Amino acid sequence: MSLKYAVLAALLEGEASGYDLAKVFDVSVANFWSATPQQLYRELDRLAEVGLIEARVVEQLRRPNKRLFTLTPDGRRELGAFTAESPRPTAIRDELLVMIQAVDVGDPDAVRASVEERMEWSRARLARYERLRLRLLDGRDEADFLAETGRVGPYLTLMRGRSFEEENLRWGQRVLEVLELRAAARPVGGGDAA
Amino acid sequence: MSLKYAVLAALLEGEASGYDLAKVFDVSVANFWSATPQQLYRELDRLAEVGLIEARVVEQLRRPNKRLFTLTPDGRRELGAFTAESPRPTAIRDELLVMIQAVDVGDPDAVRASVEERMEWSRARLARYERLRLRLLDGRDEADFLAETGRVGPYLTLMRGRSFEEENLRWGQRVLEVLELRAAARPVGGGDAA
DNA sequence: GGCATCTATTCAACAAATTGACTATGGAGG
DNA sequence: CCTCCATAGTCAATTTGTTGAATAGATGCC
Repeated sequence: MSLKYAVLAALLEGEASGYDLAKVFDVSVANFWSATPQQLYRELDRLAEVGLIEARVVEQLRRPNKRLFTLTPDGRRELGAFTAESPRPTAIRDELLVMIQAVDVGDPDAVRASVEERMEWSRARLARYERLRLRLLDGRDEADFLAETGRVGPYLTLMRGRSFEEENLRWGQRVLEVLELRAAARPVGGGDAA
Repeated sequence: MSLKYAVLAALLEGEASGYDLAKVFDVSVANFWSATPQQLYRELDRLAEVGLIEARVVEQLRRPNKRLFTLTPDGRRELGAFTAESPRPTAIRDELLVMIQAVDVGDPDAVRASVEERMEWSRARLARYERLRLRLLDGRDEADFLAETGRVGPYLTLMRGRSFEEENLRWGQRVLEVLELRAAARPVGGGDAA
């Protein structure tokens, strides 16, 4: 429904191809909106049709041609108008949490491994966020940046993404502790005593 | 795709009607999986067809009849097996974050109001979580509960939900500060100087 | 006395998302 | 030399998710 606005917002960073956006939607934008490449290509076609973005075909010699998209004034206006609407509440879907909800009838060791994997992923994400943050700050300190820059939006959403992953780490650690405690108390090899 | 498992996991709490589940999916389960009532009814029909849950019709005198669903041994087994799979990464969609990403070309005052509304919502959620937590603990302290109880899953997911909302509050506060700072620096009424 | 609201669902239509395969080319590594 | 990976997409089928309305009795509110 509003992949539309997520795409328009991503194009505020400047001209991008579908392929570029797919990468952006995998790193920074993924904090608050996830989308597959196929979704993006389709959405880009639609947005170009209604004139909210414009395509420019770049012929490449040693690569497939690409279409670079830019916001049109109409697109920018519509995105601006969107910010005045009333946002619907956050929708989260996290299979790991479903697994944990069911861990008591499931496989605690497998779940522990999944939690550890997720924590590894969060650490990697945090490292990427930090690199992006330093790139945004570009030498200034945070207070100066926030007061001066024309675009605070990306920084603020980045902060939310960062704290989300930090919470994942803290919580994951706690889950591991609890599950390990219970694994120790459990009779060895007797997980199926329903 | 795995609304299926979210429903099975919710039924671990015991027999429930579609209507009951709709309420549960609006409070505790919403932390990690959201679904509309219609989705739930459809999923319940499907799960009953393949024998993972069983329906029992309860005729009520002064109310419409209801179907109460229970996990079958098959359902419990399939849910247990699911916990051993590899979870896909978290998918978040949050329109408010999209708006903030675009706040620099949008309406900062409207966005501020939306952030405040979201914070109010988070506070309400935290209050409900706390009530649920006390009900789960049922007088015991946390350490005892975690060591003793047969079901830690719901407590662990609740903790994640709680820290998520707490982070929303902290982050929201920061966003308000930054936006107010910039509103003060902005020439009055001159938001459209693109 | 009537209208709104809550319980408890069902149906239909539509929009969006997911999956998987397919087309091409070039560079890197073994 | 051959295979894998990255670039840059497209197409089609299926599954999910969303929206809106309909049904139907009971209780509460003015």
